This record gives sequence, C-alpha cells and structure tokens, in this order.
Amino acid sequence: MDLIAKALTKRGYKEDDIKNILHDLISHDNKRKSNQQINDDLKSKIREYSGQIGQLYKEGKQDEASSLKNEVGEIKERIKSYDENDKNLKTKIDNILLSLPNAPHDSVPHGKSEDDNEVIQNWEKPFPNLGSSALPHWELAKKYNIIDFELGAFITGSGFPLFRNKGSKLKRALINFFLDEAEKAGYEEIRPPLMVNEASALATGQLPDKEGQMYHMEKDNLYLIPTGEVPITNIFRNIVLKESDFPLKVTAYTPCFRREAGSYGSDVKGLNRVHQFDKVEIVQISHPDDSYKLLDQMVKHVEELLIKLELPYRILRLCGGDLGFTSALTYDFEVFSAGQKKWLEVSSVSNFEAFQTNRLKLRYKDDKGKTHLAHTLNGSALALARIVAAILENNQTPEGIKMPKVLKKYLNFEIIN
RNA sequence: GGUGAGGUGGGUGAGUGGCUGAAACCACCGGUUUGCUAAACCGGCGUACGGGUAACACUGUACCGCGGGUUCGAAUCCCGCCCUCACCGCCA
Repeated sequence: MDLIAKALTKRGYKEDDIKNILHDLISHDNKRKSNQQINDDLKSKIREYSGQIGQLYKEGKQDEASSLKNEVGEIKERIKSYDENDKNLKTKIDNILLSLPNAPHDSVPHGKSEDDNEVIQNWEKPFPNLGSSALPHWELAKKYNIIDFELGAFITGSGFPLFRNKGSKLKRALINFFLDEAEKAGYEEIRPPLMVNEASALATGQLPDKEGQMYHMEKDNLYLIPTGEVPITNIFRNIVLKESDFPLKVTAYTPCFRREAGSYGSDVKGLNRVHQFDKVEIVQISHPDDSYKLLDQMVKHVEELLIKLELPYRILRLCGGDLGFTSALTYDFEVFSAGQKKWLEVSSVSNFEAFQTNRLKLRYKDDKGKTHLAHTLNGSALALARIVAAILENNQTPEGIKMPKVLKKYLNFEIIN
C-alpha cells in the first residue's frame, strides 16, 4: 500500500485522491475476504448435505431427505446474496486496480510535465549548418514530390500522408534497415495482425487508459493497433514459461494508428504528428532480475541506429508526470530536425516490469516450481515518420537531399532531387 | 454468411446427473534396481481466491471454452455467446 502511495505521488496524484483510492481498495478487499470465508463454509455445507441426500434416497428415507432439501434451499438463498456481493466487490476492486498506473522506478525523476524530463545524454557535436535557406520537411516534400499531405487528406483525412516516389522508397528502405538490425540483435521477426480484440488491448494496458486514442471498430469490437507492442506482447498472453526460455525477443514492422485527439498547432505540422505511421517495434520478455540490464541493451540498440543514420540525438529519462501509464521507466530518444530547429521524439524504450505480465498472465516457473510474473520491455526501433522528417531536413543541400550511407544497400538512389 | 461436428489437466483421450479435480496413456520431476545407456517398478505432477504456517505441511471454495439456467446435487441436462474443424457460398 505504501508502494502504491509512493508511486502515485511520484506521478503527481493529489494526496487526498490517493488516500481515497487506498481506503476503498483496502475496505473492499477486507469485505471480500470475510465474505468469501462465510460463503465458502456455506457452500461446503451444501456439498456435504447433497451427498447425504443421495445416500438417504438410496436407503429409502424420503422424509429425512426432503427435510435436508429444505435446509439446502435456505442456505442457497443466503449464498445468492453473498455471491452477488462478492461479484460487486470484485468488479469494484478490479476497476480500481485497472485504473492504477505502474509504479515508477526509483531513478525516475520527480516532475509534472515533459519540461521536467531529465536529459541523460545530450548532443555534444555541432548541429547541421544549413544556413538561412533551410526548409522544413513539408516544404521539401512538396519540392521533390515525395510526400503528398493534401492527397492523403483528400483520400482519408489530415494526418494520413501519402508517400510517393523516392519518399515511398525511403520508407521501405528504413523499414528493411531497422528489421535487419533487429534480426542481427537476435530478435525474431513477425508480422502480426493490425487489429486486436478487447482482451489484448486490456492486457498491454492500452485499455482503459488509452480508450480515446485508439480507432475502434464498434461493429466487431476491434481496435486498430496504436503500436506493434500490442499484438507482439499478446503473443505471450496466458503463458507459463521456463526460466531457461528467457529472454524472448520479438520484432515486427507495423503501421500504427492513433487518433491523437486534442493535438494541434505546429506539433502536428507535416510528419510531426500523424494518425498513421510506420514503426519497427522491439519487445523483450525478461526474467525480473534481468529486465533493467536488458533495458540498457535496448537503449544501446536504438542509439546505434541513430548513429548509423547520422542523426543528432539526445536521450531523456521521463519524469513521473510524463511517464506512460504502463511504464516503470522510460527513455525517450529525440532527434534534432534542423529545418524546424526542433527536437522530435522518435523512440520510447520502456521497462514495464510486471505491469503488463500481470494482465497478460505471463508467468514462469522457477526451479522450485513456483510461478512468478515475468517482465516485459519494449521500444521503438524506430518510428518512421519523424525519422524521415529529420533525414529530409538535416541532409538537404542545394543539389538535393542526400541519403544516409547506411541505407545505400536498400536504395537505388543516393540523393533525392 | 449457411450447414454439420467438436471444445475435458502440458499433450493424446475416457467420462450412466451423486463415489469425478476428473480414468488411462504420453511427456515431465523424484526414487528403487541392474556395470553405463536403455528398460522395469514405485511415487509425484493444474490454476485462482481464502484459512493456516517463520516457511513447508495441511485445509475451504471455485474452475472440464465463456456466461446464464434447471436440480438437494452438473464436466454430464437446457439456453445464449465465443472459438476450432469440415463442407458450401462469397472473395484478395
């Protein structure tokens, strides 16, 4: 309970709210326990009696049997109310628990908003010097006819850009590059469904927290995935692993769909924030003892990608107030996009500890045969839209936009002009 | 979408409404035995929520796809839903 209070405080909950939540939780739970004890006793009585009734019938003692029957009938009435009570309490408890965010790791800084995030690794080298003629990516996109925002808006709506020509090829190249790098790092590549059911969305914690951020198909009660994390992690729903299975590493390229309700202004200009974007996601299922070591590994992996793409980047540790609902510790990666002179978030690498596995029922047996919850981690490696924006802006020259060398083997051109 | 069959423990697979938390076999774990291996034999082998314990042990309840119902009593009967398989229809 102290842990919950501490966790919520760090996330910026008000003291009174915390008190109320805890009070409800404890009193409901106590009630449920005492309830269950009485109820179990009653049920056990019924089992005993019905056994006896059967016996009595065999012996032909109808009268005794029917008087017992009456007694069972009375007990059943009582059980009914206990059962109902139990159900109510359980849904109350579940609702509270589902609404509680994960507990932040000790290293998570205090703070209310993104302004309080801690820069743990800054960019020390100079930024690209483009002079005064530098264009933002949406103008470059138009100039070279590689992304058509208007056409995307015409077909679907704003925030659904249409990539064409070398823009389209650049995306394909990046996806292949990211997947190849993930494979080299030992991740199994999969192609998951892009829609998930309610159970899956609950298990990874998108529901109930992100209800309004997902596209929902009411008719079939399916959700368009907001990130590959959801289908990938749900591979492991309801599974008991052996200790020797760890770590499990899976990667996938998927489009991601987000409603981004409430966003506006320069934040959503061009590729900065879109409703559909491509992402290569990496996920690890870990032994609890190793998860922070693996988190560092994943951070390293993402950093390596940015270095290879020759993009200026910095790494932030999210503060309590900015930390995602499901995460215990998150590192964000931002790249500097020189046309806008702006940091763009391109990756988020998180350790969820047992938050998701609790909902997933993803456990493992230790050598004594006891089951424990595993840990889950994931990260974007990487999210495409903003990477494309940064590549376009940072690499622009009077002759055209130069492609990063590392993409050479994936592209049949070296410059967009 | 239509019709039919089916969903039982890690797997295969029994199961007349009470003696079934569930046979048997396989897998798995522990043990005995024979030079090793193999085999044979013996024992163990689910999850959740309670009680209990220092921790075990032990113990109550629930769970045979999910949710309801009938009954003194349900894996077993009834209803709804979901899923799987087969065939048909439609279709990239």
